[in-house]
Parts: sequence; C-alpha cells; structure tokens
Amino acid sequence: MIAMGTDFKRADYPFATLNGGEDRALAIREQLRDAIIDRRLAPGIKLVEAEVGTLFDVSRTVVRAALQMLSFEGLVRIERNRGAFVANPTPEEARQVFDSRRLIEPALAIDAAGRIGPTDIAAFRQSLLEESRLMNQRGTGARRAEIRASGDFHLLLAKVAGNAILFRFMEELVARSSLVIALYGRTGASSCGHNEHGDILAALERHDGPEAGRLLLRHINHIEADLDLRVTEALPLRDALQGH
Amino acid sequence: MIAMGTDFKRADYPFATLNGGEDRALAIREQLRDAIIDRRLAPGIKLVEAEVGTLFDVSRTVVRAALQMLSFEGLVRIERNRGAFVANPTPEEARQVFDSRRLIEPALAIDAAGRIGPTDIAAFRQSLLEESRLMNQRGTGARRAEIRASGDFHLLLAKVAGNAILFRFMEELVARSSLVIALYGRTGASSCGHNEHGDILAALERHDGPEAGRLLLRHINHIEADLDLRVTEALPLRDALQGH
DNA sequence: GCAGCCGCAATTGTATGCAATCGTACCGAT
DNA sequence: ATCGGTACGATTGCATACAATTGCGGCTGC
Repeated sequence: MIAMGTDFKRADYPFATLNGGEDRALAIREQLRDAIIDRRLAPGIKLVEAEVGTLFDVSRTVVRAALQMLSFEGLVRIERNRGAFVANPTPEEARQVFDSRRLIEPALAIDAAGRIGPTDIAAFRQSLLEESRLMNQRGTGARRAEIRASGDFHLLLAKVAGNAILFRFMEELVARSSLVIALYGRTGASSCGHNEHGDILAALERHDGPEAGRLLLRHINHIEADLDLRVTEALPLRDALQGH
Repeated sequence: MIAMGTDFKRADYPFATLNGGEDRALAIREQLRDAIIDRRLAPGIKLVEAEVGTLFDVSRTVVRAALQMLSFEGLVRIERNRGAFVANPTPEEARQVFDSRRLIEPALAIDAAGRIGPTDIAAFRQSLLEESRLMNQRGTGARRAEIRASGDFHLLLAKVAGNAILFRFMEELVARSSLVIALYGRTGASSCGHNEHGDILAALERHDGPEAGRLLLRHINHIEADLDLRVTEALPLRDALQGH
C-alpha cells in the first residue's frame, strides 16, 4: 500500500507511465499527486484537461476522473466552468491540517504500539533507511523526495494502527502536509534535528504507546514550528493597500 | 435542451428534483446519499449507471461523477468493470467508524465550547426541536428521518468547532454512521433515553468543553451499544462450514 | 445429467462531438 | 484616455458513440 508506483518510463515525460491494464485514472492521480507534493507542479497552476490528457495519452474523461479524486484529497481545487488548479493552501488551512494531525496521530501511535509486529518493524526500518539516505543527499530533488519519504513513515504508522478509515484520513493529511511543507517550509531541514522518527519507532518497539504518542506530538509540533505561516499571501486588496 | 430547474418528474420517481443550474452531479450525490442512509436503497444493491441516469434525466457521465464522490465517502463501493454498489459495512467497519468518532468528536466538542455563539446556539436549538418532533412521530419513515436529524446535530458541532478538514471527516463519519445504524440498529430508539444531545448543548452553552467532551463520548458509546454487531454476515465459507 | 465451452445481452470504460461558459482583446463612444 | 460592450478563442460541462468486459444461458459432447 505504501509502495509507490513503479516509475519505469520516467524519461519520456515529466509524468511517467500508467501501469498496465489497470485503472488509468488511478495512475494519473498518483502521478499528479507526486508532482504536486514535490512541487514540480506549482501551487495555483491551472491543470487544463486536454493538456494533461495529451501528456498521458488519454481522453479528457479519464483526466477528469483523476482531477476529481485529487480535489477530494484537497490537493486540487476545482472551480465550476473554470477548471482545476493545484491547491494553494492558506496558512489557516495549514494550521488546520496540523491541528488535525495532532489530534489523530498520537491516538494512532497508541494503537500501533499495541499491534506492531516484526513485519511492521522491518517496514519501518526500511522507511527510515530510505529517509536517511535521502537526507544525506543534497539538492532540491532529494529534499522533495525526503519530504515524501517522511510522509511514508507516518502512513506506515497509520496502517499499523489498523483503522482503515483513519488511515484514509491520514493519507489526505500527509499529502496536504507535504504540500504545506513544500510551500511554507523554512529551513532546509524539515524534520531535521536528530531523527525523531527513529525515537518514535523505538517507543513503538517497546510497545510504549503513550510515549510514542508524546514523541509524535512533539514531532508534529516541530514540523509545524519550522513553517513560516505568516500571512504573506497577498490578495485581500484592502489589506494590501493599507498604509500606502 | 430541457430547461433546468423544473421538477416535472418529481412524482414519477423516488428521487426528487435536481436544484437549478447548479452542479447536477452534486445534486444526484445528495439524493443518493439520503436514499442510502435512509435505507430506501438497500445495502449491496447495484446502482446501474444508465438506470440512475434515466431516473434523474442526465447522462451516465454525470452519474459516474456522483457515484465516484459517493465511493470516496464510503457509501458506495465501485468495482472495476462490474459497477457501483451501495455499501454494506461489516461490523468491523462499523467499529472503526465509531472508534474514529470517539477520537475526533470529543476534541471537536472542546473546540466548539470555546467558540460557540448565540447564532450557533439558535441553530442547535432548531436542530433539537426538529429532532424531538420526529422522535414523537411513529413509523419507519420518521425513524429514518430521525437518524438523519440526529446526524445533523453532530455536523453542527463539527461546524462550530471551526476546522474545515475535520468537518469534512465528520461528514463522512456521520453518513457512514447513519448507514450503520440503519443496518445494525437494535431498539427502535437509536439515541433514545433522555436526550443526550440536549445535555451536550447545555455543556457547550456553559463553555464547559471537557464536560461536553465527556458527554459526547458517552453518547457515542450509547449509540454503539445499541447496535448488534455480532457477525451474522455470512460468507467466509470456511467459517460457515465449520462444525457441519 | 452434467461439465465445460461458446456466444450474446447487459453494462462499464473511454473517446469524441457539441453546446455553454469564461476571459480577453478589440473597438467604438463619450 | 477610459469605460462599456461585443465578438472570438479557449476550455469546460455534458451527451453520445463505440470498444471492452462481464456474466449468464444455452449448447454440445461425454
């Protein structure tokens, strides 16, 4: 589930291949989502149906389905008769995302601590490994990939916790977080310091749910603290003109 | 084209009018959702695109969009190349729905207690009034409406709490709960006893968040306790054949 | 009689065509 | 020069046409 799609044809297009006979809208959604949370697609940009369709070599019908899915996740905003735009979350939305995570994730940690098994631990280890590998690389591409990998850790946690509904919620929250971090992240190191994920995993392995929950809460706070959520966001006009 | 906004076909079918020039897929989703959580559409039943389209006098394109939305909410299950079916939540799913609510709603109550204003209180009162009106009626139709009205109370709470993301989550959870209650509800009185909603509102009015949260938690527990979640659900075959 | 296979009807998946809508550039009037 | 309006291009919303898939029923051969 966490495993990302294969990217075997990445070279041809900024977006890559649709895997075989399977659902193509699904595949397009994945590709677009990755592009959005990697910020290869800038927030606010318009996604023209025909254009995306040409890129993926499908009809607008399929593209529309993919865009609709993304709009449910909050990664795309669809305005009637106007089109689909990459989401451009406001600081307020960003705060709400993190509020939601602060509420949900510690509870997931507690559940996960009670259910975690050897297989899960191995998966976590794998995720941490990949993450640190990316962290030691430099370059914006690596940093974006790191943000995604970091998200995988949290998704893994949600998966282990065993509640499918909350898992879906977390999918959405993690995706939105990634976008927010890419948008408002300040320091290069989004979740830097010493690796908090590792500490959380350690607590989980000890089946110490409450501690895992506490660590997770602090972790989320750290992530949010690294953001610059001051309202630089332009626009409201009357505000923009005040004092000039 | 037929002028939109007319409701000349209202009498002909169980589903009613699509509101005006607005998005028709949205309207169809609403209608179907109501029908599902009222159990006018039985769980498991197949929703044939062409059929629904005829009913609402739209093309399959629009119906597909509506069905896709419902599948995101978990009220409809879409199987590729096979079609869309009204969700038939298992007891396990039901438990997960209530677990999620136990996690989220008390937190919402606390937020809401700090933000509730006169306008909100009036809305709550209105909701309670409607609810008790329906509770005093008899007949299955009234009971179904009561379940919906009861859901409205919880949605109102989520709205007052002020987090748009959690509000959306609650929309989904409330809808799924309604379906679960209709499916597994035991006694006629789903949220009966003395009106817990009233008590919760009272706590909110006192801005006593923690108390509101506690009451809400108990309320959710009561609702779940009224369900019959034993696994009557047939199927797993090897289980079904054990001991014969 | 029954297992397996073939073919058809029903239904979904996808592409495409057409009308409605939006945004912009142009243009004339004040 | 600016404002108002209008005509056009681009793009979406929706319907329809066509291809692919499913599953069911009947048929055949044993």
